Amino acid sequence: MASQTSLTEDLNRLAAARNRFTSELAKNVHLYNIKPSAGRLYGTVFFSEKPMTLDEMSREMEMSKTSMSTNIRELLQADMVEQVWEKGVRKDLYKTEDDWYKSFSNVFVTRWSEATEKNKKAICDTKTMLTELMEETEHEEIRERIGGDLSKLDEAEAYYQWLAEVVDLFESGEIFSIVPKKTSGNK
Amino acid sequence: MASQTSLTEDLNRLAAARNRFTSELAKNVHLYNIKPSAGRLYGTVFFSEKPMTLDEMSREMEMSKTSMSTNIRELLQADMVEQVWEKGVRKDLYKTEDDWYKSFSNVFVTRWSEATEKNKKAICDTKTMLTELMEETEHEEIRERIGGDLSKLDEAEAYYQWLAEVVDLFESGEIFSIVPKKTSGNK
DNA sequence: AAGTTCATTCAGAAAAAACTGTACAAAGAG
DNA sequence: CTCTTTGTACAGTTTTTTCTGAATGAACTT
Repeated sequence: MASQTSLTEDLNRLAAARNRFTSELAKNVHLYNIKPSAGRLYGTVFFSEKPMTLDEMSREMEMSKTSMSTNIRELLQADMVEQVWEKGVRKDLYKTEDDWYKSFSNVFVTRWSEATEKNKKAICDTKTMLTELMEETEHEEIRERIGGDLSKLDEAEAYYQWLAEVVDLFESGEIFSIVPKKTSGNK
Repeated sequence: MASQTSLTEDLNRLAAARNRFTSELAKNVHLYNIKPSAGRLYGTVFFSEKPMTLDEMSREMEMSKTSMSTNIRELLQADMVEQVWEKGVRKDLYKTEDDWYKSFSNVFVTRWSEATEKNKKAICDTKTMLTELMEETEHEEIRERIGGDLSKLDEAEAYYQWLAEVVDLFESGEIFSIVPKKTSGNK
């Protein structure tokens, strides 16, 4: 008995469904400091039934292999994707980390703690520069401005101090005892 | 008695100190979905002794007034900057929100909850599309793939559900009872 | 060793984003 | 009402980012 529905038609619908998700993901990954095209690549690998080679990604995404290489490395560094080994397969194989808590929380923590550290450092440097100038200058108006700047920076510093502790909450996994992981519905 | 230090020299040092902070800020604000140049503008207004007009910003940053207008609106929408009124002044005046917890937490919450909502929506849509296809297709191989996709999406959905609750923690201010605000040193 | 098969490097092309000047409209002053 | 002053829209330019194909070299095969 022949099929009622066309296979290619159904494959198209499958692709369209997957694309709905992947496109949205691509639009939002910049918050994790990842480029849209790397986000699309993530989606592609995510839906793949088995680990993918660079050539397969290239064909699937209709983009150059060079881009696949570049983007997969970005995902690899962010720990969102991992390399897997299969006996007899020479090409590099990649799959996405199954655990979204791991992959996304991790990249979040990494990027934000970097940024927070750098900002704290910058505030510290600025304060040092200002304090030195404060001691050396003889112009009252300069001293006044420095005073104002220093107290503004204190406010900012306090915020970043707080933010650093918040990031720690995620890094240590303590956050999960406050907001528990959700177990996915049909497991 | 004449000054030992040159005024312009000291002003330069002041500017350099401020710039150390502003430049770093500009490099990192993309995590809040704000462009570097808007970040630099924020820094400029932040250090200003008094509220600034678009023309002043333009002069200070050596950029076009058009850009100031565009960027200040971005900051305004993110609630990082507010418009203030002074009697007799026709030009629009802007200052930064003093409370960094307010301005930065707020923009964080806004951008992340938007992103989370959109992703959750996308997952929901994708699941609907897949479920419909599941019911209508007659190809076993398609059904198998859909099955796999659905369980992968469950995992992702659980993560976003969790993330939404985390964002709520910030939105409600509950986070401050877990990680208390730091009071700035010399207040 | 010679010949493949890969991934990656690099320089240039293509695309996207940021920035600017002109033009215009709204609001205020005389 | 006319003449300024001020903010913004828009089109075009500049700058930055992303993408690609050819070249390279490493690793594997025979």
